[in-house]
Amino acid sequence: MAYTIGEIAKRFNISISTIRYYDKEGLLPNIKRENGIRKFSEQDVETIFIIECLKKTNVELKDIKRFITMVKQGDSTIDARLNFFKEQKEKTLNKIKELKTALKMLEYKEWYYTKAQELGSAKELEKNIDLYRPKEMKKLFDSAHEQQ
Amino acid sequence: MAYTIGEIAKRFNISISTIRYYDKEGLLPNIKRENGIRKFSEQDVETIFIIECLKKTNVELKDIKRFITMVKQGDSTIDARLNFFKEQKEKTLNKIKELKTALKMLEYKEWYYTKAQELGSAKELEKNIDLYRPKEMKKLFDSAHEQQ
DNA sequence: ATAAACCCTAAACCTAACTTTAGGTCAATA
DNA sequence: TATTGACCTAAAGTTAGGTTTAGGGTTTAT
Repeated sequence: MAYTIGEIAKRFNISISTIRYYDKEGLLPNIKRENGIRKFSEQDVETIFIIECLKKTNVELKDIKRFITMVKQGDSTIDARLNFFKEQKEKTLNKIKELKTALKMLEYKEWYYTKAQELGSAKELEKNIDLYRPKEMKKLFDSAHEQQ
Repeated sequence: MAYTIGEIAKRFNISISTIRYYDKEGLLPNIKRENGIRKFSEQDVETIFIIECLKKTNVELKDIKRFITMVKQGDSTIDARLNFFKEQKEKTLNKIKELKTALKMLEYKEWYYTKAQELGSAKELEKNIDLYRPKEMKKLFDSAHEQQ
């Protein structure tokens, strides 16, 4: 089972040129060639899967490369790889927390503009905000502003 | 109560040049000046707070600017602003889901390298992965791979 | 009165992560 | 046989979101 670059691009919904760029940057070592044409193995597919996962958690390509390089180096880097993932997990948990805080503001704004729409005026709403705003919306507003 | 650019920079933990850049890009309209020096009002602080929130949810500056411009245009844009926040809320919920999926992979890798560390070898672990891997880790691995 | 600590602008520079361009190979189809 | 469609490379171009540089103006402490 060997895949072409076009098949991989479709499967992961990334462009062919992006895959070639990753290859050039050293994120995809070991890729076999037949007459100069890349043939991706199941192992390569798993590597790309991990790259995509890490990209979603905002890891920079140079850090992804650092990890890929460690894999090639073998067992001497197991500790460092474990730390890499522990760190990445912490960062991701923090990012989720951050997004949940931002979400509070978005939900508040949704309430705000729904009410403004009802009244036909944002100024009118602003003028008597305490009159129109239920307690739980005041709380939402305040908690969105709490964290710095 | 008017703040200087330096005070704002400290409060939001962003650089002075970034604030000037936002101003230049039109994200901070209405800022008063005294002898050419910017004086930030409470309203300006709230605008910067919203910009920071939106940045955390990965909104591009040009879209933040679109919103800021709508605020200036007044009540005729209330519907559009409501839609903007509804959309942003959906995107943020999706991003949280995406991060939670990525987290499964990170947690799996943490288990994986902890075990590899124990055995002193990743190859050894790989060779008999089913022997070493508890059911719930197999599940975690599979569910991380499910979504595309 | 001079140096430190603020503030200002315009314009050049930088980095990450791609994308586009220009030119070429090879295999299959009309 | 010629054209279509996949693949290839090297190198230049692009975009977002800043940062740095160079030059200059106040105010305040020593």
